[in-house]
Amino acid sequence: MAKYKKKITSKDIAEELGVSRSVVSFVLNGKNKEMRISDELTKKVLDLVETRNYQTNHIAKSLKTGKTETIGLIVADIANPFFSKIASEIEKEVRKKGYSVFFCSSNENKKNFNFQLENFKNRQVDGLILIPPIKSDKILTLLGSQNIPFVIMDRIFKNLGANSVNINNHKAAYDATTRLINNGRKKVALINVNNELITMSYRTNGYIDAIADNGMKANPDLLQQLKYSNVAEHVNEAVNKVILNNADAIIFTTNKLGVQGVQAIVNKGKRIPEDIAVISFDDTAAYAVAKTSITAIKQPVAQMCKEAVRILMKSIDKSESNIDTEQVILDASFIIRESCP
Amino acid sequence: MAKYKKKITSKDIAEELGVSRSVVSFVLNGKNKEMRISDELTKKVLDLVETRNYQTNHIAKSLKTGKTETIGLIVADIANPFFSKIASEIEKEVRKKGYSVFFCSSNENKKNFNFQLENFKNRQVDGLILIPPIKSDKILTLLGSQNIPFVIMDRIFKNLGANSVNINNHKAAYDATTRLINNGRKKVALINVNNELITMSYRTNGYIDAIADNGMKANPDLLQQLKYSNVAEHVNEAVNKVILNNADAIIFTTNKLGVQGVQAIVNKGKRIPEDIAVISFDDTAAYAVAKTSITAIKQPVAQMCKEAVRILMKSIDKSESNIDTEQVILDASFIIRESCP
DNA sequence: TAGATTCGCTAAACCGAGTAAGCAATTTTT
DNA sequence: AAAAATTGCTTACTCGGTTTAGCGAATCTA
Repeated sequence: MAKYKKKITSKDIAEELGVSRSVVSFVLNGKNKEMRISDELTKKVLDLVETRNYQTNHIAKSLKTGKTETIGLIVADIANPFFSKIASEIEKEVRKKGYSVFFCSSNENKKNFNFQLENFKNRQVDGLILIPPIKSDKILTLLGSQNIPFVIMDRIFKNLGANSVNINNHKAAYDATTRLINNGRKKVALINVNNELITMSYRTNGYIDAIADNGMKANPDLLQQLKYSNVAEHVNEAVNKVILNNADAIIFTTNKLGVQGVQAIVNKGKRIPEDIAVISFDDTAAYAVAKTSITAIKQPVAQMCKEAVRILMKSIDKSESNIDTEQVILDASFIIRESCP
Repeated sequence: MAKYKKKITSKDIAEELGVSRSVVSFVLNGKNKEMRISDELTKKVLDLVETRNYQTNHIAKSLKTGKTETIGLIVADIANPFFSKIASEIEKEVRKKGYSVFFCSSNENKKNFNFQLENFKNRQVDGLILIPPIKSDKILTLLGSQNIPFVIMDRIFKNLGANSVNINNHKAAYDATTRLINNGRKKVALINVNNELITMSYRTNGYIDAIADNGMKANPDLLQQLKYSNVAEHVNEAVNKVILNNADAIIFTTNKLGVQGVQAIVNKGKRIPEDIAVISFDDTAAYAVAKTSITAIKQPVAQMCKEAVRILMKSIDKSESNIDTEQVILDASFIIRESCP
């Protein structure tokens, strides 16, 4: 009568065969040779497991082994295509290793981030891939002392010595600025956000250095630092300011800024690229179909995720002795479109 | 010397206080009154838990209670902004209930989907939210008999009687078609994909019914059914075909189709909306910044996710007796832009 | 042929919690 | 003052696996 059918356990398998549970465990973990289980019995176990459709209970296994074959992923904003692409690739890579992934989105909020980190630790994840918000230095230092492997992506925290995967942000911004200058632009502006993030400050510095190296005079009015990228008004203001200062090119340091910024430029009655050339960090579908398609700096997301997962798995395997960490820096590339040919 | 600090357990707390582990367990689960633990001892336990920063081991707890406070989410394609928005909202809602979410992306592949489903079950998730690929009827029927609560989103499977949350797809397509006709369009085309999905066939039917109800003649050449949305060439072909048949309006049934389709229209030298008006299902950032901004049919994703989580939690709570299911249908709305004012 | 090995498997402890049953000490009832 | 009830806690089993130590029988060594 009961609709509910109790899940079959290794004990059930053992009893049906009249052997001990150890045998079942050994066989299922490929230790049949090592533990000298006869080929005959091994086959019997495997056959019964097959016909009864036995599935091991990962919870019980985890409790004993201390491993959950699970990793936690905290991205900055899952609704942003840049981060959802990261989530997608991480999940793909991690699954190849037989792991599963818990995810959440901090929305660049430190409190959320800390809470989510705690949550993951309580769920005994084997490792973490993190895109932490600003001012996470302290919590990350603490995390580093807690013997749980983690890799930071798309963010840099100095003096932390943690595993990390980033692009060369200075070079990307430097190259973008140079490209605009070579395009004949005299007054290149940069609109940046979250400059407290070291990665973002590297972009600022790359821009500044390129301006200087090309013998041009830096104009502080052309360098706009926003605090938040999700307030459309602030982006509009920043665009207006650099236009007032006769900018003939703008670099946006995130796709969120760029998508909003391009609309602001158009609303101002300026033509792209005739009046204002544009390059934006982080390619997104919107840039391909925009009124004027937008040249973008594309991070090698798939490769970054591969590296992050590789490093994490290495740390997990070595466990307890992960003294040596890796800092990977990859190069970004341009997706050339009309806004800066 | 050891860098590794063993995590503190309830046993440690109990021993330090010289009491039994039951006391700690009772207190931490709020059963101190029920189990008549003195207020004095209760306070002692709570204080020590605080100072030692004890965190309960969810794995052990789950093994005993049979609950993991975890749900599994399988979306069709996490890199698609429509689905990443769903992931984002689901995660937010679920977290409010103290649950965590495992996620993965089936990429509309039935094999992936089945594998991921198995994986989630082995990890003992308490419930599932699914966006299954076509031909999942059988596996879903099986799932329905397995006493694990689940809710299907954005998809319909007939004769399944499962929990589900969808928009009124027929109405959305019907209204979009009518809107184009009221706009003066005489030859409205529909480019659809994955018509084996019932939700997608409803969109087709809504389109067909609107054509008929407006006294217009259906033209089979204006109704293009694609098998895959990720092959740009197929989308281009479909657009070319309807243009050859003098279409003056096109409805795209997904944002992936739409983004590609709009580019195809432009490449053909057609102006939007002068030559061809456009409405697309599923709003995306690209539509706001497109050369001509694109009118979209926006699904109430946040509300859909709220409903899905509500239903799932209800099913989880009732458990074992989830005979009655819920099928929720919400209305979509237009985001009016230039491509069809 | 006695002693040492090897073979093939089992027993039992363990992971870290939750919980039903029970027990001694105290208090209340009659 | 004896019986009953209550208080405040402990004991011991359980969840479903993994793993170490060990045991009897068979085989090998000398």
